[in-house]
Amino acid sequence: MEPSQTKRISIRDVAREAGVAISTVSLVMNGKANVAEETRARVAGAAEKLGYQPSRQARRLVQCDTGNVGFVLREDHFTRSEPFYTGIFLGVEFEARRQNRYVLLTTVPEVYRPALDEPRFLREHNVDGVLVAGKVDGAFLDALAALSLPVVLVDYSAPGFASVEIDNEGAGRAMAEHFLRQGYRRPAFVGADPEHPSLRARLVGFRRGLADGGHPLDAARVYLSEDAPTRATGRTLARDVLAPREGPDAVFCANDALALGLIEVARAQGRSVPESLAVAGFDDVQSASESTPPLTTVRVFREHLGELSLLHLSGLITAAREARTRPAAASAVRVATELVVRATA
Amino acid sequence: MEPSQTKRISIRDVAREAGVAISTVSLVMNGKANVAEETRARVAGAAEKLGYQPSRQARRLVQCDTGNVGFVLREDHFTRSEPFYTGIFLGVEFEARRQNRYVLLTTVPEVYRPALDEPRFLREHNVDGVLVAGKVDGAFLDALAALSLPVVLVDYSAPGFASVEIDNEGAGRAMAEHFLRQGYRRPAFVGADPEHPSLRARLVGFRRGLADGGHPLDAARVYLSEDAPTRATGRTLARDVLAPREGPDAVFCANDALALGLIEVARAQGRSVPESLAVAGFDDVQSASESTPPLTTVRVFREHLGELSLLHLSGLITAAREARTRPAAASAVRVATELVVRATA
DNA sequence: TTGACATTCGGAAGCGCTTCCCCTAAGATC
DNA sequence: GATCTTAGGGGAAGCGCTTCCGAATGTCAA
Repeated sequence: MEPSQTKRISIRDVAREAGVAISTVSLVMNGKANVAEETRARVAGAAEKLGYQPSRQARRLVQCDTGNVGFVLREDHFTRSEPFYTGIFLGVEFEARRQNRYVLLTTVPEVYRPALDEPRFLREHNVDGVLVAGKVDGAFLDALAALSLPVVLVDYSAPGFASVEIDNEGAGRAMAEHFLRQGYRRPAFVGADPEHPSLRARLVGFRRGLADGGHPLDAARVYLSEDAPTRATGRTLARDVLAPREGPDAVFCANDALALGLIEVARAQGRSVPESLAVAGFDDVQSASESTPPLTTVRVFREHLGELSLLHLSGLITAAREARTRPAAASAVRVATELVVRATA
Repeated sequence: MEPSQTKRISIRDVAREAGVAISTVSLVMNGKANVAEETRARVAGAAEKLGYQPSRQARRLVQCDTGNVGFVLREDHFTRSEPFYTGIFLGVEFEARRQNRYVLLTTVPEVYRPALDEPRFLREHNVDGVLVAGKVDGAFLDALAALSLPVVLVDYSAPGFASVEIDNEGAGRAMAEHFLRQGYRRPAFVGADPEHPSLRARLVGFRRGLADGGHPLDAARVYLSEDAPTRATGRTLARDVLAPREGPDAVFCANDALALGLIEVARAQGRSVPESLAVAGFDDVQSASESTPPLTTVRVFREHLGELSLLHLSGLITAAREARTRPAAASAVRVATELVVRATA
């Protein structure tokens, strides 16, 4: 059996091969100063030749950090039909590769039971920071806050937490302007889960945009459900939207699922889209472009959102290490969106 | 600043608190023998009191393993609309909690470039074993095979690899029996990606079931596409299926996406489902139950599949450690499915 | 009472790495 | 030519843990 198979090769082997001390190998591997070019080359050559890979475990042990970040999202968000958070995760993962970090993905239930549901990596102190994607139970955020660990909320926000969010308000405003340009004069808003700050911000921006355009949003044309913003909820709300004789001529839905549900019912009732009723969504999920007719919506750069989040978190982690204290200001990064005009509005 | 905040508490602190040596604390924490009950209780009490959590890093360093498993899937499988692999991942994650392992999720591109796309955890030797979900590039499997690392393929199979699969053939057979019971006499099969062993096995089982039932599958009624089994492919194949005057009266599609695409076109052409054409899918994705009419399909217990996979992988890991050699036999575990009869067949 | 043998626990090595400290030798300065 | 400076590199401590080995204590038969 070859020795190369038998045992993982360590820094000592490289040192022996290059004829230097292990400390020198360490300096070279980490690109530190105070190594002569000639020595550096020799060590690098030896490492290359032996196929040396520094042990992450050992390195982290002595550095007293983990090199991991946690990525938490609600279980029902993870397994739901549209891969919204999956896209965000992928962006995080890509950025993590650049930073040579590992991402520990885990889910928390919709209602969080403090001790029971605590992610393992928190209990075991196995992350340098945590990314939380989407809305989660407030109890979980409380638990997180008690940990004095860098945390960044992605596509969500809460007092005292740093966050990276979509520019929901700007997008709402852009949609308002689009509606007015298209000549719609009885615009409406369909929303759900009024607790969700993102969805609320879309309404706020939409309302402001309409007002600025000289056609304020009629309060009677704001349809809100207490339920989650799903296709089913869209179907339910459709009844209210379609009922009045002088109903809206264009509806901005807080997300694509709502829009798709609404369109389904509208068409079943013989309303043509967009001629009789224009509908727009938000998120640009896959089925938005595949539906017939394809949905006008707002594109969110999910992977970019993920990348930015990790970048932001890394900043906090470094800051925390340097300052030995948690950064006070809960900064909020806002990511631009893009209006995607297809056939429904 | 309290000392509890300043520094993570280590095995030494517990030893001091309990008035024993650190080796004793270690024995207690790992539930090893040769510790007097009285001492054990004292140590456990001290650990509890101080909130001691053994450092995973340090433990793994000395044990020369990682406690991690890799979970690899193709990027396009991860971000696609239906959370099939997401469900599997969740099952893996649940089982991992039980085993106190971490799961490192990463994606590989559809076409794998050996050095460039190698997952970091492989390059860095940071996993004890690898789970591969779904079909991946053969080049990636080759790279994996060269690593002499325990590997389990989930919902896929390849020569020389252990695998955990759906009982595709059994499910195909069950669907055949269902079709015959329903009185369909001109059954057809719609498939895609003929390279995929799972999809092929569904056809094999379906064909055998029909033959055993006395109504062999007409070769002209097997519609296969070279493309991926997506909704779009289903729409494309629909033309061939619907074209002949004496066409099939019931179609078993290799997955739900194909079935949904087929139904879409069939209904657009005025065919009623299932009266004029019965259609069944496979997977039981979310939109299968939400479609109108709801789709008859085969339910796959995704989370269970994930749990079993990790269980199987753990077995291989232990075996490899004990035997100092890779287990020769590439075992295959088969997981049962459930026929879900809804409205379309 | 004593030797043999468990049982229980402490000491210490060592996992692979980073980093601090110190030594050496060569160049710079007077 | 003597002293100072500095770059380069070696040695060793130590991160938190497991595990081997041996010491101490207790138990029991002879």
